[in-house]
This record gives sequence, structure tokens and C-alpha cells, in this order.
Amino acid sequence: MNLPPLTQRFVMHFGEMGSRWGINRTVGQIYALLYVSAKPLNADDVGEALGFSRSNVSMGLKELQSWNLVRLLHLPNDRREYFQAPEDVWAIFRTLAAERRKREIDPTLSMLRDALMEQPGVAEDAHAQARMTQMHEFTERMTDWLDEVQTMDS
Amino acid sequence: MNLPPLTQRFVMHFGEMGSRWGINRTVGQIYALLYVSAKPLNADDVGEALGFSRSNVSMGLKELQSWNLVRLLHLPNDRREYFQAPEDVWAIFRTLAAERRKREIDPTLSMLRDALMEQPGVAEDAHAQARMTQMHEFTERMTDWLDEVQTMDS
DNA sequence: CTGAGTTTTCAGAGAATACTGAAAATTCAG
DNA sequence: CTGAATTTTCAGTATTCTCTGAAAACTCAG
Repeated sequence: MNLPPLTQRFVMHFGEMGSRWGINRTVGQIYALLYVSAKPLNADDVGEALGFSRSNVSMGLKELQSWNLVRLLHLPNDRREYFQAPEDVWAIFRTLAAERRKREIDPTLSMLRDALMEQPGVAEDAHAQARMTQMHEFTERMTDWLDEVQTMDS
Repeated sequence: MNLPPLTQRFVMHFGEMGSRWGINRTVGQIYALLYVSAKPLNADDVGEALGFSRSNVSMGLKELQSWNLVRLLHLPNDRREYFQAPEDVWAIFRTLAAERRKREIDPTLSMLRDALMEQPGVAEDAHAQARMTQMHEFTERMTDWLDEVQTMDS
């Protein structure tokens, strides 16, 4: 790794944080680097800066694209793909919220709805269902809130 | 594992979700089970219900305690420790928010503050510092919001 | 005290995840 | 088309995380 000191601290920190969030450290570091960079970077830039193999960078960038967290662009007279993070932190947060909703909240809601439709076969499940109702209400509020986040401005 | 069907679905689902959140599957399942149970459970109950070894349950419960997510209690004429989850989902969410703030937001804030105090040695770091200012402002708003969550009622 | 009941610790086995280099696939200038 | 440049895939290796059983530590009734 070959980064100026402040950049390095930032990158390392978000690598750590990422891994507490179910995002792998590599991906966290790549995103942190893109975020603080003045210019868009290509995969080789990223790999060299962070000391990762080319293929690892490719996978990390693909992951970030699947989260809609990076913008992909081309520079004149250069066939390589360049990547950048949005500059607006709030916009990043909104994207993250939208994706987490799609991947986590929505499936949870549908699992709860399904479970609430069934007839509990035994007393324990009847009680469990009552608790799931609570959870379901909470989760619905959560989605409402996440919808609001989408309409919020910085 | 030996659980009635609805309970089982719920437990499995939150095991999966947990693992996307940096919480291990075991811990997610234990918590889901405590949440839907009508009565407090002891470690053996949990282990038997989920098919985990006693020591694994012990570690999981310890983890949940460190997050303040479970209440520990004793039953008359029984030396074993019993555990339960709060019934109010909102209260659970508040606790989670408070803990994540302590463990993730606060360290991030202090890392950013430190980095912003330094004199950047090179142009890239100067730019990085500017981006960190943005991130710092966002993170501060986040802590304010998390503080508000604490004062909110269900 | 004592010892049965209970919980915790921890080293090692097992499982899951991350990472790499080499090869395949894709893209595009000429 | 062709082939050089670039990106992606993937099987194997390395690393990290999870889980267990056995032993140690703790707790408390008698």
C-alpha cells in the first residue's frame, strides 16, 4: 500500500468499519479511496494504491456497482474504466438506505406477512405470531421512514 | 433443531439477516428465539431448541449481553440463568442504535477529528481532508439523529 | 467447607470467506 | 477481421471466523 498518511488512515478506518457491517474489508477500503480521491480511478490505480490483486479489485468494484455506489466513466483516449464515488455524502447514504431496504427490509416484510397468514399449529407458534405482528408493524414503519429518507434533501 | 414451524422460519430468517449485519448467525438465531418465546429461556433450552453446543450458546448470550439486548433473570428454586428479550421492538431498536453509535459512529468521529487537525503534507491529502470535512459534518448529524432516537417514544 | 450444579474459557477442528494468478472472455482501434 | 488492451471468471490457497468438547472456574445449598 502506498498512500499519503491522512488518506491511509481514512481508508484503513473504513475498511474496519465495513467489516463490522457485513461488507468486506477490501470493498470498504476501495470505496473509501474513491471517496477521498480528487480524480476518478481505474482498477489498476486502485490495486496499486491498496496493494490488492487486479482480480480482487475487479470483484470489489463489481460489488460496489451492484450497490449503485459508484459512477462509471471513461476518459478521452483511454479504454480503461474509471470509477468515482458521489461527492454528496447524503446521496451516498440515501443509496445505501435504498439498497438495504431492497435487500433486507423487503424480504423481512414478506417473510413476516407469510408467517402471519398461517394458522399456528401449536401454542408456542401462536405466541410467536403475536410477537411477529409487533415486528411487522415496526418493520413497516421502517420502510415508511426509508421512503422519506429518499425524498429528503441534504 | 426442534422448533414449531413459524418460530423456525422466523429464527432462520433473522439468522440470515444477522450475518448480513456483521452479527453472527448463531447470535441472530438466539435473539430471534428469545424474542418470540413466551417465557424466559435458559442456556440449555436455547441450545436444545437450536441444536447448538452449550459453549456456543454461552458465547452468544454473552455477546447479546454486551449489547444490552437481553434481560437476565432467575426463577424461584432454579439456579440457572434465564434470558429474555424486551417485548417492545422499538426499545430493542433504540438499544441497538445506542450501541452502534458507541462502537462505530463515535470512533469514526474521533478519527475524522484527528485527521482534520493535521497539516496535509501533499496535495492529495489536502483534497482528502476536504472530503473528510464533508464526512465529518454528516457523521455529526448522524449522532444528533441517534440522540433523538433515544428520546423518542414508541 | 464440600461438592453438585452451572457457566465460562480456550485450544483445536471445521466451515466459510477472501484473495490470488492464470486463463478465458470481452472490447475496440486499426 | 485481427490482435492488443482490458476486464472477468474461477479453481485453488490462504485467512478468518465459527463451533465444539473438555477442562477450569464459579456459585451456592447443605
